[in-house]
Amino acid sequence: MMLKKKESIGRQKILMVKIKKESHRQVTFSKRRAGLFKKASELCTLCSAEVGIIVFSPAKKPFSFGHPSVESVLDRYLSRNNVSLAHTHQPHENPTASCELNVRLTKILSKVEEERKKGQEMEEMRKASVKQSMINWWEAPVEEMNMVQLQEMKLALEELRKAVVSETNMAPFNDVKEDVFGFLDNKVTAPSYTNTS
Amino acid sequence: MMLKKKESIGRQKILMVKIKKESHRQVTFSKRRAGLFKKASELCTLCSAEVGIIVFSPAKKPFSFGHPSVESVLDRYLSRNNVSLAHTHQPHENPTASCELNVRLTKILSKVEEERKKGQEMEEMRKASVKQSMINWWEAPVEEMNMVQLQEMKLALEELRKAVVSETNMAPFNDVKEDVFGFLDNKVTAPSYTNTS
DNA sequence: AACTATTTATAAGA
DNA sequence: TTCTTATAAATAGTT
Repeated sequence: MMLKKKESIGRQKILMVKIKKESHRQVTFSKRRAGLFKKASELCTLCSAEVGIIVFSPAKKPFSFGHPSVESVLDRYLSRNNVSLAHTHQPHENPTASCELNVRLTKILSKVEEERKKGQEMEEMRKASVKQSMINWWEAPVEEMNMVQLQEMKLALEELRKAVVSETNMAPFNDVKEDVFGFLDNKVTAPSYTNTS
Repeated sequence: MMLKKKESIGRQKILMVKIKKESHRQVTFSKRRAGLFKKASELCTLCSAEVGIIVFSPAKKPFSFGHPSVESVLDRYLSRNNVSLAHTHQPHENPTASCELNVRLTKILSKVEEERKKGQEMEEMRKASVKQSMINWWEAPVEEMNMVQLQEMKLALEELRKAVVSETNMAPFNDVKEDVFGFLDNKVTAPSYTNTS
Protein backbone atom coordinates (compact mmCIF):
# COMPACT_ATOMS: atom_id res chain seq x y z
CA MET A 1 0.00 0.00 0.00
CA MET A 2 0.92 3.60 0.01
CA LEU A 3 2.26 3.63 -3.46
CA LYS A 4 1.05 7.18 -3.56
CA LYS A 5 4.24 8.82 -4.68
CA LYS A 6 2.25 11.95 -5.36
CA GLU A 7 4.67 14.00 -3.31
CA SER A 8 4.48 17.72 -3.91
CA ILE A 9 6.96 19.12 -6.32
CA GLY A 10 8.30 20.95 -3.32
CA ARG A 11 9.42 24.48 -3.02
CA GLN A 12 9.99 26.23 -6.29
CA LYS A 13 11.95 29.34 -6.91
CA ILE A 14 9.77 32.35 -7.39
CA LEU A 15 10.24 35.68 -9.11
CA MET A 16 10.59 38.63 -6.81
CA VAL A 17 7.52 40.43 -8.08
CA LYS A 18 4.24 41.24 -6.51
CA ILE A 19 2.08 38.15 -6.21
CA LYS A 20 -0.99 38.78 -8.28
CA LYS A 21 -3.42 36.29 -6.82
CA GLU A 22 -4.98 37.82 -3.76
CA SER A 23 -5.38 34.61 -1.79
CA HIS A 24 -1.91 33.45 -2.61
CA ARG A 25 -0.49 36.80 -1.62
CA GLN A 26 -2.28 36.70 1.69
CA VAL A 27 -0.91 33.29 2.51
CA THR A 28 2.59 34.26 1.61
CA PHE A 29 2.28 37.42 3.64
CA SER A 30 1.34 35.49 6.74
CA LYS A 31 4.06 32.94 6.31
CA ARG A 32 6.79 35.42 5.63
CA ARG A 33 5.70 37.83 8.29
CA ALA A 34 6.02 35.02 10.80
CA GLY A 35 9.39 34.14 9.40
CA LEU A 36 10.57 37.72 9.56
CA PHE A 37 9.57 38.07 13.19
CA LYS A 38 11.26 34.82 14.05
CA LYS A 39 14.47 35.99 12.44
CA ALA A 40 14.25 39.20 14.39
CA SER A 41 13.72 37.28 17.58
CA GLU A 42 16.79 35.18 16.94
CA LEU A 43 18.87 38.23 16.22
CA CYS A 44 17.87 39.64 19.58
CA THR A 45 18.66 36.46 21.43
CA LEU A 46 21.91 35.61 19.75
CA CYS A 47 23.36 39.09 19.67
CA SER A 48 21.63 40.99 22.42
CA ALA A 49 20.35 43.39 19.84
CA GLU A 50 17.27 45.52 20.17
CA VAL A 51 14.80 45.34 17.36
CA GLY A 52 11.58 47.02 16.46
CA ILE A 53 9.54 46.04 13.41
CA ILE A 54 6.35 47.45 12.04
CA VAL A 55 4.52 45.84 9.17
CA PHE A 56 1.45 46.97 7.34
CA SER A 57 -0.29 44.29 5.38
CA PRO A 58 -1.48 45.16 1.89
CA ALA A 59 -4.81 45.67 3.61
CA LYS A 60 -3.14 48.22 5.85
CA LYS A 61 -3.49 46.10 8.91
CA PRO A 62 -0.60 46.70 11.33
CA PHE A 63 1.62 44.06 12.87
CA SER A 64 4.61 44.64 15.06
CA PHE A 65 7.50 43.01 16.79
CA GLY A 66 9.64 44.53 19.46
CA HIS A 67 12.40 43.67 21.83
CA PRO A 68 12.44 44.81 24.53
CA SER A 69 9.40 46.59 23.09
CA VAL A 70 8.42 48.46 19.98
CA GLU A 71 8.02 51.66 21.95
CA SER A 72 11.43 51.58 23.56
CA VAL A 73 13.14 50.93 20.26
CA LEU A 74 11.23 53.60 18.41
CA ASP A 75 11.81 56.05 21.20
CA ARG A 76 15.50 55.63 21.07
CA TYR A 77 15.52 55.80 17.31
CA LEU A 78 13.44 58.93 17.11
CA SER A 79 15.30 60.77 19.82
CA ARG A 80 18.61 59.85 18.29
CA ASN A 81 17.54 61.43 15.07
CA ASN A 82 16.06 64.54 16.55
CA VAL A 83 12.84 63.73 14.87
CA SER A 84 9.31 63.71 16.04
CA LEU A 85 7.27 62.34 13.20
CA ALA A 86 3.64 61.96 14.07
CA HIS A 87 3.22 65.17 15.95
CA THR A 88 5.70 67.67 14.67
CA HIS A 89 5.90 67.77 10.93
CA GLN A 90 8.87 69.57 9.57
CA PRO A 91 8.36 72.88 7.77
CA HIS A 92 8.24 71.55 4.26
CA GLU A 93 6.11 74.45 3.22
CA ASN A 94 8.62 75.25 0.53
CA PRO A 95 9.21 72.18 -1.60
CA THR A 96 11.12 73.74 -4.44
CA ALA A 97 11.03 72.32 -7.89
CA SER A 98 14.37 70.72 -7.31
CA CYS A 99 13.18 69.04 -4.18
CA GLU A 100 10.27 67.64 -6.05
CA LEU A 101 12.47 66.44 -8.83
CA ASN A 102 14.88 64.84 -6.50
CA VAL A 103 12.12 62.96 -4.83
CA ARG A 104 10.85 61.72 -8.14
CA LEU A 105 14.33 60.88 -9.26
CA THR A 106 14.76 58.74 -6.22
CA LYS A 107 11.70 56.79 -7.15
CA ILE A 108 12.78 56.41 -10.71
CA LEU A 109 16.16 55.16 -9.68
CA SER A 110 14.48 52.62 -7.51
CA LYS A 111 12.51 51.37 -10.41
CA VAL A 112 15.55 51.10 -12.61
CA GLU A 113 17.32 49.12 -9.95
CA GLU A 114 14.26 46.95 -9.53
CA GLU A 115 14.14 46.31 -13.22
CA ARG A 116 17.79 45.38 -13.27
CA LYS A 117 17.29 42.82 -10.54
CA LYS A 118 14.23 41.54 -12.27
CA GLY A 119 16.23 40.97 -15.36
CA GLN A 120 18.89 39.10 -13.49
CA GLU A 121 16.34 36.85 -11.90
CA MET A 122 14.67 36.15 -15.19
CA GLU A 123 17.99 35.19 -16.58
CA GLU A 124 18.70 32.90 -13.69
CA MET A 125 15.34 31.23 -13.92
CA ARG A 126 15.77 30.83 -17.63
CA LYS A 127 19.05 29.06 -17.11
CA ALA A 128 17.55 26.98 -14.37
CA SER A 129 14.65 25.99 -16.54
CA VAL A 130 17.02 24.81 -19.19
CA LYS A 131 18.76 22.64 -16.68
CA GLN A 132 15.56 21.35 -15.22
CA SER A 133 14.56 19.92 -18.54
CA MET A 134 12.54 22.99 -19.21
CA ILE A 135 9.78 23.75 -16.86
CA ASN A 136 7.69 26.17 -18.83
CA TRP A 137 8.12 29.11 -16.60
CA TRP A 138 7.66 31.41 -19.55
CA GLU A 139 4.08 30.34 -19.84
CA ALA A 140 3.62 32.25 -16.64
CA PRO A 141 3.09 35.96 -16.18
CA VAL A 142 6.43 36.67 -17.73
CA GLU A 143 4.41 38.53 -20.25
CA GLU A 144 3.93 41.42 -17.92
CA MET A 145 7.02 41.36 -15.78
CA ASN A 146 9.41 43.66 -17.50
CA MET A 147 6.65 45.49 -19.20
CA VAL A 148 5.06 46.33 -15.93
CA GLN A 149 8.25 47.72 -14.61
CA LEU A 150 8.84 49.82 -17.66
CA GLN A 151 5.34 51.03 -17.57
CA GLU A 152 5.85 52.19 -14.07
CA MET A 153 9.07 53.86 -14.92
CA LYS A 154 7.41 55.71 -17.71
CA LEU A 155 4.70 57.09 -15.56
CA ALA A 156 7.31 58.33 -13.20
CA LEU A 157 9.24 59.92 -16.02
CA GLU A 158 6.08 61.41 -17.35
CA GLU A 159 5.51 63.12 -14.07
CA LEU A 160 9.05 64.28 -13.90
CA ARG A 161 8.79 65.76 -17.34
CA LYS A 162 5.62 67.60 -16.54
CA ALA A 163 7.20 69.08 -13.49
CA VAL A 164 10.25 70.24 -15.35
CA VAL A 165 8.46 71.54 -18.39
CA SER A 166 5.77 73.38 -16.55
CA GLU A 167 8.28 75.10 -14.40
CA THR A 168 10.50 76.30 -17.17
CA ASN A 169 8.13 76.92 -20.04
CA MET A 170 10.22 74.65 -22.16
CA ALA A 171 7.74 72.36 -23.79
CA PRO A 172 9.42 71.36 -27.04
CA PHE A 173 9.73 67.82 -25.86
CA ASN A 174 6.17 66.69 -25.98
CA ASP A 175 6.41 65.60 -29.61
CA VAL A 176 9.48 63.49 -29.22
CA LYS A 177 8.32 61.75 -26.13
CA GLU A 178 4.65 61.52 -26.81
CA ASP A 179 4.97 58.11 -28.29
CA VAL A 180 7.10 56.98 -25.42
CA PHE A 181 4.10 57.29 -23.18
CA GLY A 182 1.53 55.07 -24.64
CA PHE A 183 2.33 51.64 -23.55
CA LEU A 184 2.11 50.77 -19.95
CA ASP A 185 0.57 51.51 -16.63
CA ASN A 186 1.01 50.25 -13.08
CA LYS A 187 2.00 50.74 -9.49
CA VAL A 188 4.63 49.24 -7.22
CA THR A 189 7.54 50.42 -5.25
CA ALA A 190 11.04 49.49 -4.37
CA PRO A 191 12.37 48.81 -0.95
CA SER A 192 15.45 50.54 0.23
CA TYR A 193 18.07 49.79 2.75
CA THR A 194 19.13 52.48 5.10
CA ASN A 195 22.15 52.35 7.28
CA THR A 196 21.85 55.15 9.73
CA SER A 197 25.38 56.16 10.31
CA MET B 1 44.47 16.46 -8.97
CA MET B 2 41.32 17.68 -7.28
CA LEU B 3 42.15 15.80 -4.16
CA LYS B 4 41.44 18.89 -2.15
CA LYS B 5 38.82 17.41 0.10
CA LYS B 6 39.45 19.79 2.91
CA GLU B 7 35.84 20.98 2.80
CA SER B 8 34.44 22.83 5.79
CA ILE B 9 32.12 21.00 8.09
CA GLY B 10 29.46 23.35 6.87
CA ARG B 11 26.69 25.00 8.79
CA GLN B 12 26.07 23.56 12.19
CA LYS B 13 23.00 23.86 14.32
CA ILE B 14 23.41 26.36 17.12
CA LEU B 15 21.76 26.92 20.44
CA MET B 16 19.48 29.90 20.62
CA VAL B 17 21.38 31.66 23.35
CA LYS B 18 23.49 34.76 23.43
CA ILE B 19 26.76 34.24 21.65
CA LYS B 20 29.48 34.79 24.19
CA LYS B 21 32.46 35.43 22.01
CA GLU B 22 32.46 39.09 21.07
CA SER B 23 33.94 38.74 17.61
CA HIS B 24 31.73 35.81 16.75
CA ARG B 25 28.69 37.72 17.93
CA GLN B 26 29.61 40.70 15.84
CA VAL B 27 29.94 38.60 12.72
CA THR B 28 26.67 36.86 13.32
CA PHE B 29 24.98 40.17 13.97
CA SER B 30 26.09 41.56 10.65
CA LYS B 31 25.11 38.48 8.71
CA ARG B 32 21.73 38.11 10.30
CA ARG B 33 20.91 41.78 10.13
CA ALA B 34 21.53 41.65 6.42
CA GLY B 35 19.39 38.57 6.17
CA LEU B 36 16.59 40.17 8.15
CA PHE B 37 16.55 43.21 5.92
CA LYS B 38 16.52 41.07 2.84
CA LYS B 39 13.55 39.14 4.12
CA ALA B 40 11.78 42.39 4.83
CA SER B 41 12.53 43.61 1.37
CA GLU B 42 11.07 40.48 -0.15
CA LEU B 43 7.96 40.76 1.95
CA CYS B 44 7.47 44.27 0.62
CA THR B 45 7.94 43.25 -2.95
CA LEU B 46 5.91 40.08 -2.93
CA CYS B 47 3.01 41.32 -0.88
CA SER B 48 3.00 45.07 -1.32
CA ALA B 49 3.48 45.40 2.38
CA GLU B 50 5.02 48.37 4.10
CA VAL B 51 7.76 47.62 6.57
CA GLY B 52 9.88 49.59 8.95
CA ILE B 53 12.67 48.01 10.95
CA ILE B 54 15.00 49.50 13.49
CA VAL B 55 17.89 47.57 14.94
CA PHE B 56 20.35 48.53 17.62
CA SER B 57 23.51 46.52 17.64
CA PRO B 58 24.84 45.33 20.98
CA ALA B 59 27.10 48.35 20.68
CA LYS B 60 24.01 50.54 20.43
CA LYS B 61 24.66 51.44 16.86
CA PRO B 62 21.41 51.97 14.92
CA PHE B 63 20.48 50.37 11.62
CA SER B 64 17.22 50.61 9.81
CA PHE B 65 15.21 49.35 6.91
CA GLY B 66 12.17 51.00 5.48
CA HIS B 67 9.76 50.66 2.66
CA PRO B 68 8.65 53.03 1.33
CA SER B 69 10.70 54.65 4.10
CA VAL B 70 11.25 54.25 7.79
CA GLU B 71 9.68 57.62 8.37
CA SER B 72 6.48 56.92 6.51
CA VAL B 73 5.96 53.62 8.26
CA LEU B 74 6.71 54.97 11.71
CA ASP B 75 4.60 57.97 10.99
CA ARG B 76 1.60 55.87 10.17
CA TYR B 77 2.19 53.61 13.10
CA LEU B 78 2.54 56.45 15.56
CA SER B 79 -0.44 58.31 14.29
CA ARG B 80 -2.97 55.64 13.52
CA ASN B 81 -5.64 58.24 13.79
CA ASN B 82 -4.30 61.07 11.76
CA VAL B 83 -3.39 59.92 8.28
CA SER B 84 -3.10 62.67 5.75
CA LEU B 85 -0.40 62.79 3.15
CA ALA B 86 -1.43 65.92 1.35
CA HIS B 87 1.52 66.30 -0.94
CA THR B 88 0.05 68.48 -3.59
CA HIS B 89 2.47 71.24 -4.20
CA GLN B 90 5.01 72.08 -6.86
CA PRO B 91 5.60 75.82 -6.98
CA HIS B 92 8.82 77.73 -7.40
CA GLU B 93 11.24 77.59 -10.25
CA ASN B 94 14.89 76.91 -10.81
CA PRO B 95 15.99 77.86 -14.34
CA THR B 96 19.51 76.57 -14.18
CA ALA B 97 18.77 73.18 -12.80
CA SER B 98 15.61 72.65 -14.78
CA CYS B 99 17.32 73.47 -18.05
CA GLU B 100 20.01 70.98 -17.40
CA LEU B 101 17.50 68.45 -16.35
CA ASN B 102 15.48 68.79 -19.49
CA VAL B 103 18.43 67.96 -21.66
CA ARG B 104 19.27 64.92 -19.67
CA LEU B 105 15.68 63.94 -19.44
CA THR B 106 15.45 63.81 -23.19
CA LYS B 107 18.28 61.36 -23.32
CA ILE B 108 16.86 59.24 -20.58
CA LEU B 109 13.50 59.14 -22.23
CA SER B 110 14.95 57.83 -25.43
CA LYS B 111 16.68 55.14 -23.51
CA VAL B 112 13.43 54.15 -21.93
CA GLU B 113 11.83 53.97 -25.32
CA GLU B 114 14.72 51.89 -26.53
CA GLU B 115 14.28 49.55 -23.65
CA ARG B 116 10.60 49.27 -24.31
CA LYS B 117 11.15 48.22 -27.89
CA LYS B 118 13.74 45.76 -26.76
CA GLY B 119 11.24 44.32 -24.38
CA GLN B 120 8.63 43.95 -27.08
CA GLU B 121 11.05 42.16 -29.27
CA MET B 122 12.02 39.78 -26.55
CA GLU B 123 8.39 39.12 -25.89
CA GLU B 124 7.70 38.42 -29.51
CA MET B 125 10.64 36.13 -29.78
CA ARG B 126 9.57 34.32 -26.70
CA LYS B 127 6.08 33.80 -28.04
CA ALA B 128 7.45 32.73 -31.37
CA SER B 129 9.73 30.23 -29.75
CA VAL B 130 6.83 28.73 -27.89
CA LYS B 131 4.86 28.32 -31.05
CA GLN B 132 7.77 26.96 -32.97
CA SER B 133 8.20 24.18 -30.49
CA MET B 134 10.78 26.21 -28.73
CA ILE B 135 13.74 27.31 -30.68
CA ASN B 136 16.32 28.22 -28.15
CA TRP B 137 16.47 31.89 -28.92
CA TRP B 138 17.43 32.46 -25.34
CA GLU B 139 20.75 30.87 -25.94
CA ALA B 140 21.57 34.00 -27.79
CA PRO B 141 23.08 37.15 -26.33
CA VAL B 142 19.78 38.02 -24.80
CA GLU B 143 21.71 37.73 -21.61
CA GLU B 144 23.03 41.21 -21.66
CA MET B 145 20.58 43.12 -23.76
CA ASN B 146 18.28 44.49 -21.16
CA MET B 147 21.00 44.64 -18.62
CA VAL B 148 23.13 46.84 -20.78
CA GLN B 149 20.30 49.18 -21.48
CA LEU B 150 19.40 49.40 -17.87
CA GLN B 151 22.94 49.98 -16.91
CA GLU B 152 23.17 52.92 -19.24
CA MET B 153 19.91 54.28 -18.08
CA LYS B 154 21.02 54.01 -14.57
CA LEU B 155 24.20 55.93 -15.23
CA ALA B 156 22.21 58.62 -16.92
CA LEU B 157 19.89 58.86 -14.00
CA GLU B 158 22.79 59.02 -11.66
CA GLU B 159 24.12 62.01 -13.53
CA LEU B 160 20.77 63.63 -13.48
CA ARG B 161 20.56 63.12 -9.80
CA LYS B 162 23.94 64.65 -9.22
CA ALA B 163 22.92 67.65 -11.26
CA VAL B 164 19.84 68.13 -9.20
CA VAL B 165 21.62 67.76 -5.95
CA SER B 166 24.56 69.94 -6.81
CA GLU B 167 22.63 72.73 -8.40
CA THR B 168 20.35 73.20 -5.51
CA ASN B 169 21.17 73.59 -1.91
CA MET B 170 18.96 71.29 -0.04
CA ALA B 171 21.07 70.00 2.74
CA PRO B 172 18.37 68.22 4.67
CA PHE B 173 17.39 66.18 1.68
CA ASN B 174 20.81 64.97 0.80
CA ASP B 175 21.18 63.21 4.09
CA VAL B 176 17.99 61.33 3.74
CA LYS B 177 18.56 60.41 0.14
CA GLU B 178 22.17 59.46 0.54
CA ASP B 179 21.25 56.12 1.92
CA VAL B 180 18.77 55.39 -0.77
CA PHE B 181 21.20 56.25 -3.48
CA GLY B 182 23.82 54.19 -1.81
CA PHE B 183 21.58 51.22 -2.05
CA LEU B 184 20.74 51.93 -5.63
CA ASP B 185 24.34 52.12 -6.58
CA ASN B 186 24.39 48.52 -7.57
CA LYS B 187 25.74 45.92 -5.24
CA VAL B 188 23.70 45.67 -2.10
CA THR B 189 26.63 46.72 -0.06
CA ALA B 190 26.77 44.72 3.08
CA PRO B 191 25.38 47.12 5.65
CA SER B 192 28.64 47.73 7.37
CA TYR B 193 28.37 48.39 11.02
CA THR B 194 30.32 51.60 11.19
CA ASN B 195 33.09 51.33 13.64
CA THR B 196 33.35 54.86 14.89
CA SER B 197 36.78 54.96 16.34
C1' DA C 1 -3.06 23.39 8.93
C1' DA C 2 0.14 19.86 7.51
C1' DC C 3 3.45 17.94 4.33
C1' DT C 4 7.67 17.54 1.24
C1' DA C 5 10.86 18.94 -2.17
C1' DT C 6 13.69 22.65 -2.89
C1' DT C 7 15.49 26.98 -2.35
C1' DT C 8 17.70 30.06 1.00
C1' DA C 9 20.10 31.40 4.82
C1' DT C 10 24.19 30.68 7.35
C1' DA C 11 27.81 28.53 10.75
C1' DA C 12 32.37 27.37 9.98
C1' DG C 13 36.51 27.66 7.97
C1' DA C 14 40.02 29.89 4.82
C1' DT D 1 35.71 41.41 5.67
C1' DT D 2 34.84 38.41 1.70
C1' DC D 3 34.47 33.82 -0.32
C1' DT D 4 33.50 28.92 0.00
C1' DT D 5 31.08 24.85 1.47
C1' DA D 6 28.15 21.76 4.00
C1' DT D 7 24.14 21.84 6.51
C1' DA D 8 20.23 23.94 8.96
C1' DA D 9 16.01 26.59 8.05
C1' DA D 10 12.56 28.71 5.55
C1' DT D 11 8.97 28.20 2.47
C1' DA D 12 6.32 27.37 -2.50
C1' DG D 13 3.23 24.28 -4.15
C1' DT D 14 -0.07 20.67 -2.72
C1' DT D 15 -3.40 18.27 -0.19
